[in-house]
Amino acid sequence: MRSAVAAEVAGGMVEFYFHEGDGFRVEKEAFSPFVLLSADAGIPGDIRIETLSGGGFFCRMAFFASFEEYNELLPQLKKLPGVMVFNSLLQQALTVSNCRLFENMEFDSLRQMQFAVTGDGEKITAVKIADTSGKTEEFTGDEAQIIRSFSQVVTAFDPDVLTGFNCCREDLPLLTRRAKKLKIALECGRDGRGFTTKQSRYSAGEKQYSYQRFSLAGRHVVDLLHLVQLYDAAHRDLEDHDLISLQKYFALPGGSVPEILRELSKILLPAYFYRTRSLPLGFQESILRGSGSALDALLCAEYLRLRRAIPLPESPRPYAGAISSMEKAGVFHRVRHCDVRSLYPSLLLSFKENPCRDEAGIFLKKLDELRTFRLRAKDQAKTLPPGSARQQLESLQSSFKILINSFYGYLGFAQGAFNDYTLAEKVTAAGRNLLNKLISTLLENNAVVIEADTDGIYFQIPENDNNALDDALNAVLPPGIELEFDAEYSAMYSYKAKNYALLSPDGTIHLTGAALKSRSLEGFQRKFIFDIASGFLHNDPERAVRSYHFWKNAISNHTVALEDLAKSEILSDSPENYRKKLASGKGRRSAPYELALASGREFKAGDKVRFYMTGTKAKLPVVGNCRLLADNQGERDENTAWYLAKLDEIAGNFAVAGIQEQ
DNA sequence: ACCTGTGGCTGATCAC
DNA sequence: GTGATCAGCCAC
Repeated sequence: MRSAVAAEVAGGMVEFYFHEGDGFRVEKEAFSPFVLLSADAGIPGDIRIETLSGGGFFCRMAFFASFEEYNELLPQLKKLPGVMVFNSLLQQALTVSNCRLFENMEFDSLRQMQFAVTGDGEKITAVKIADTSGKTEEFTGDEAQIIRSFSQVVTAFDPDVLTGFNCCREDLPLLTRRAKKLKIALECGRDGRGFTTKQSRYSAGEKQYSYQRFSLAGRHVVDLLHLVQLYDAAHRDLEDHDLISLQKYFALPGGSVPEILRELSKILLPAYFYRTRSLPLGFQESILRGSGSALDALLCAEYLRLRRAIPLPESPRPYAGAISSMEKAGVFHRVRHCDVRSLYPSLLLSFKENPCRDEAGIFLKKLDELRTFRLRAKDQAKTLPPGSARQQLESLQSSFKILINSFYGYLGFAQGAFNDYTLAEKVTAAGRNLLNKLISTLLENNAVVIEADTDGIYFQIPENDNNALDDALNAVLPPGIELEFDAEYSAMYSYKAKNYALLSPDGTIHLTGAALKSRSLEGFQRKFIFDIASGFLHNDPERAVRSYHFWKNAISNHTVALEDLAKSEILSDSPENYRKKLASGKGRRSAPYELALASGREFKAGDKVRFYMTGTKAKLPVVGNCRLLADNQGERDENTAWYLAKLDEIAGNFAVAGIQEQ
């Protein structure tokens, strides 16, 4: 069965790349770029119009006879009302061809090569590679020879994917710059050409990153740093984004940088690989597009396959979300947790209601399809022995889980052609209703409800618990919706809504919530808070008091590491933009940006700034009284009074016994 | 050129 | 001082 590993739009054609032996072959198909038009939109150019059925706003498809004309007219087309453009030509080509990358392929048949380029600030001094055949190599010595060797080794192994770490910012700019300078052709694309670049942006969580997108014909260039940022936005568990922290966090075996990247790829890449099989997008696009726009691409492709008109999104409006409530604060023992299994997707399916402008009923059909497919993969994985086949099915099912969960979010997505705020609101209302019923049922059965959020509840059960509670809860659940009791904890410290600490029977402590574990907190503060929580959970209040005195001494005597006093913040904007905003009267002053601007070093959006407070008074504005950690040369100019005051404040917030009196 | 949603806590700035 | 407001980070 044919399974394209890459596709490129070039010279009036779309080229599909397939594995053939150890190399590849290309199949070309004719392709005309298109835009969508409303009934009364008129556009210039040599176009062929196809009419789309149904009541959607964009009811005509206009195909261009030539790429040149399409590219030339594009800027003005985008400005015209009644014109919709899929910016990515590859998305257009896959949409009309109905072919998807990696279709029928498994992750372990993907040919990958990891690389790392080392420089001395000016020249390249080494390039290391590793690939999925197990080979590793290192090129050193003459710079020109290093570059040629890299190009040759890529062409020889012929990878589908080239993977680096922070390579869009460091390795590839250096490599292409030096190759150009030395006039060496880096012809390692499958078309015999070199890298092309484009300035681009993407977002992970609430942060937006700008990056230079590198492409190579017939291959995919993947920067694992992007995947790490995406992983972190979802898990919020990483200490840092450097390779050393990642090696520790993911328990990766040691080795050269490319070897470490090879292991990291095995963990982070499969989810996106399997997602790409369902989407009309390239691999890189599928990785860097958010779930809303990915789902939009999928739904629009289904509509265009049926030659149906595509609706306009409705304008966004605020709507109520989920329940989040802390019922009880303090320490509780023998705490259980239950949650409703995939609450929002289950509710959507139980409504049997498509978004209002989805005349063809694609939304629920796709949701149901993906869910059935996922559950089958999940069940099948259970029957397999541990190993790569099982792992691949696990990756597939977990990547589908993410896609399935984004269906609800899509309803509230401002740019989604099939968004539907009324339906989104209906989902959250039903979710609130169900959770409230579960809470009252628990209370009626003498349970102590501690905290509830969206689809899950932490509670204590009465000593003489029997099956009556289970039965009562099950009676509340609508058909098709299941409740899962997934864990029991020795103790729980409930602080505020969405903020609590859990002690597992095996002794591990898990903190949840921004107030307890935010990485923007100073190190000493996080450690102190952990000790406080740990003291509560172990019924050992002295632990918090000891920690308090430890930090009080360390701060007073200047023996505390400055790293533990520093705050860190990731710049969401470039310092330059910040300055412009301030100058135009918008925005407010912010210490990390001021420090970044004053440092003379180059900071970009997405960079982390670490800084600590200076001065002598406990109450000071932060701006003007702080310093970059990187600027410290070992001198002790931290603001001791400030940090001591902060320590007392935390002790007060968490009501650490016996501190306030002192 | 890009963007899935709402809810919640904290610490900072700034106008009053 | 105090409240409004925002940015950042996090839960689900």
